[in-house]
Amino acid sequence: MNRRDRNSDDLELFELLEKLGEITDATGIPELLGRLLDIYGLKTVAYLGSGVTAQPGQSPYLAVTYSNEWVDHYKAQRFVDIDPTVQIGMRRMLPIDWDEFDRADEDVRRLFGEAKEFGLGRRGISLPVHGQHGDRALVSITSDASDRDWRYLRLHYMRDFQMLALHMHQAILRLEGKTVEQARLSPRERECLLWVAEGKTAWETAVILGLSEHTVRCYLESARHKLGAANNTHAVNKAGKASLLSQLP
Amino acid sequence: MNRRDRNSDDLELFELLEKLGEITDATGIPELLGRLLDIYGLKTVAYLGSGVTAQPGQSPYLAVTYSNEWVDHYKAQRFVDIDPTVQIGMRRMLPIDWDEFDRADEDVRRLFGEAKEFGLGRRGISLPVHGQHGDRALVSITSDASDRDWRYLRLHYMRDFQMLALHMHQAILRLEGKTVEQARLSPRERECLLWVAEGKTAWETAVILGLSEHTVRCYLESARHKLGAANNTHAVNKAGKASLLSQLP
DNA sequence: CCTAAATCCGGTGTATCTGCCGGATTTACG
DNA sequence: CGTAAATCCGGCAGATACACCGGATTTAGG
Repeated sequence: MNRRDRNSDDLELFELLEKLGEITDATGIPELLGRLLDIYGLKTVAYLGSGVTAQPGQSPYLAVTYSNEWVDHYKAQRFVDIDPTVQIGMRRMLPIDWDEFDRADEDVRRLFGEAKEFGLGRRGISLPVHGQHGDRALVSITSDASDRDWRYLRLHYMRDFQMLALHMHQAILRLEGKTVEQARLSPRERECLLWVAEGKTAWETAVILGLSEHTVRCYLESARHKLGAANNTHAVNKAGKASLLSQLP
Repeated sequence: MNRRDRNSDDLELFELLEKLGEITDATGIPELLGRLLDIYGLKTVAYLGSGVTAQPGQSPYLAVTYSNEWVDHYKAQRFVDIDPTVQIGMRRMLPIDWDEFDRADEDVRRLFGEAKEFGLGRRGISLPVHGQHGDRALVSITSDASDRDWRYLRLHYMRDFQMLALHMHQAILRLEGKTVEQARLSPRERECLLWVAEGKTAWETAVILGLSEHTVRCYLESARHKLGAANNTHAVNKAGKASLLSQLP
């Protein structure tokens, strides 16, 4: 990829973002990913989403430009258990360069070695994305660019990738119909649930808030009803994912 | 701000990011924010963090270039309850332009009117940030640029702001010593906790996983111990914030 | 003015959780 | 070859949650 100046063909990024915002069908995703490869001169790009679908015990969402062979091989070898992009990338906030991984590790070397044979680039970056409701994703790109070009890409286009990752995740969420109908809790309900979430009993919460234990139970009950939760634990989980437990109104 | 090309003075962004990564003292933040204003020709910048400190029932973290008068006035008027940047911005994933807010709303008009008197720019964007542990932040910038310049800024520098917001949040987290010692749950423990979080009882979870109810209770107990949780609800909350409930290992 | 919602309080019976006692095999690691 | 951790199972007593019953005042909005 050649160096470009900011005003000329940023248009391609904007075009991608726009398409991501308008996409209505999952079948359009591969095309978009391919377009992304072209624009930035990448070898592969992969989206791995977790918690983007409605059901709880669900396999992760995958959208990649990898060959099917690599995906199958990856699954068969249970690479996810040792893949540092997943193990480390999913647990941090900022992007990570694959060079930072421990190449001394036998398994890791094998993984990246085989990955190369299956068509992944030598260099790679993974960008974590965090959604509002506990959903998260990892967008990984690879490239076979020269050291010089790679450094340039990393430096000047990281923000593009960051933005693309964010919008990609948003698009997937929209496609998966992950729309959370925000139940509105009253301040007291929220407050009670907040302390219960901290492990307090109804009695302890009552002491903390200066209420009767019974009143606390009532608030918890109505909070459960509003959230459609089976019990306090469920309610805390739902409210937490909907970020209703932040002290901000 | 003048148009710049990508290779010349992106250096200023990189310098900012580097400083953010190295900052060790909260007193250095105002200077960094000031530098940010200079670089992008902005009027104000504000960081509002939620869940960045250890305690649960805590007031939000604030780092702004606003005048103290505006902050005091804002608090006194309880603007946070009607401020759409907070009410809406904190509940979404993608950045939002202040132009998108409902100017027909009496309260909103009053808020932005007074904001202007206190030195905020006419235009504004708020960028939500989501951390790994339920922590979140809102980085808001304002400007008095001309329509043309504002459009240009929004289009071409949104990604810079996005990145800055992310790194700013990361820096604050580091400063606040919000380091979560990741308890490691075994797959079974995680699985049991996952279904309990969905509102299932121990018995139901046992049926789902094909275990005895007692075994499920044992896993939950050890999960509670590992997480230092007082009960299942607390454990679900802690594990959720530490994103240990994603099905990925 | 009326209605809805939020704020409060009490009791009861049953279901569930929690902690703590005991046991077992398999696997991985040094 | 031990050791630790993960995977499983059973029982019991007391604490807690949960659902359902009843009541109240205050406040905001149509």
